[in-house]
Amino acid sequence: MLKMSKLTDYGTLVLAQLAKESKLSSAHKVARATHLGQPTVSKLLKTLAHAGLVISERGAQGGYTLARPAIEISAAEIIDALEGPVAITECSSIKGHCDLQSNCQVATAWQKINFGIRRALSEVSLVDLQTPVELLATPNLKAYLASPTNLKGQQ
Amino acid sequence: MLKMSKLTDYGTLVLAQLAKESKLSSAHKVARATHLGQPTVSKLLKTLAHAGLVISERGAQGGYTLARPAIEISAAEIIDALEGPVAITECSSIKGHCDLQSNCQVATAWQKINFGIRRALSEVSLVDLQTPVELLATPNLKAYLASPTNLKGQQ
DNA sequence: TTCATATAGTACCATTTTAGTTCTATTTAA
DNA sequence: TTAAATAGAACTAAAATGGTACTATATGAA
Ligand code: SF4
Ligand code: SF4
Repeated sequence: MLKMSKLTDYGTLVLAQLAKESKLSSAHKVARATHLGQPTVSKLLKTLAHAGLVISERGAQGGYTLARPAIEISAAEIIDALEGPVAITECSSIKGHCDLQSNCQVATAWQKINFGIRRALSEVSLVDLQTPVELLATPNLKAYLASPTNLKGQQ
Repeated sequence: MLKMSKLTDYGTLVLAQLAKESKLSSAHKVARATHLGQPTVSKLLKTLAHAGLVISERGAQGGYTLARPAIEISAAEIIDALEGPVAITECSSIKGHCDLQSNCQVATAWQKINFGIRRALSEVSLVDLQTPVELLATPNLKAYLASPTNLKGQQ
């Protein structure tokens, strides 16, 4: 599986929709365009606003807009905002703790693989997400495995 | 998060342990070496046997051994066996279905990203995963700070 | 002023997923 | 015959997830 949560996925949809608008767009409007539920879109936009990826304007005629140009928002940042830092294993996150680590043969390798994936995702922008052309060269995870550096908590 | 399940993670530990043994190893023995619970290890080995990654021998003096050399077992296969094919979004999996897909701007991009990750994981072998514990050094903060992929504001 | 529109923040809940255990049946070496 | 071991299924508690609901607050316009 290695799946991201549905809400994170939907968050990218919401952001991609905002990227298509030049001015403020309400949650209701975004919901209609994306075919998502309005309460769900609201919840996502609140979280994204809190993370600083979108800017909100309250009151009548209020709404949301991207805080930065779409080219400057990465997939990794979106995931960070909506479900926390990429961490394929517990010990790949700086907050994570695993009792087995002192005895674990595979921890370092997974941490490096995690870094490779994280880095690849940081090089994908919101523009790339909504423009499905050639993108994302295959991450060379072997190169990361060869590195002597322990990259736990690289976020 | 983008995390794999704990059981999949543990599965790599179990396989790494088997790779260190030349002959049959019982679930109990693997559990002792990995510090995992014996019933959990048994469950994992049953699944791995079903997937064809390990071979089992029943009866007294029975146990498990890798079905192939460790170099020929990939991380992607291990994930496939224990939690199904890598699928970061619902629509990235052949079996998956998402009602939004006909209207979704980001589906194609995520599918390609999924393919890139999957492919990268298929190039990592069980041998690559087996990193000596001694390499678990203090986090190298200098390397982190010097990294061109320095990511802002994460915990 | 008053009101409709809109976000902010929190709490809640049903469902699903996950991690782990338990139990019975079967196989095999000694 | 028996102890050691896997096979397979069912079960359960806990956690995560997806979605909803509710109150409070802000703002533009009639
Ligand atoms: S230490 Fe080993 S078992 Fe624990 S989270 Fe890391 S990789 Fe998984
Ligand atoms: S179609 Fe869009 S919303 Fe549905 S799973 Fe794929 S990326 Fe996610």
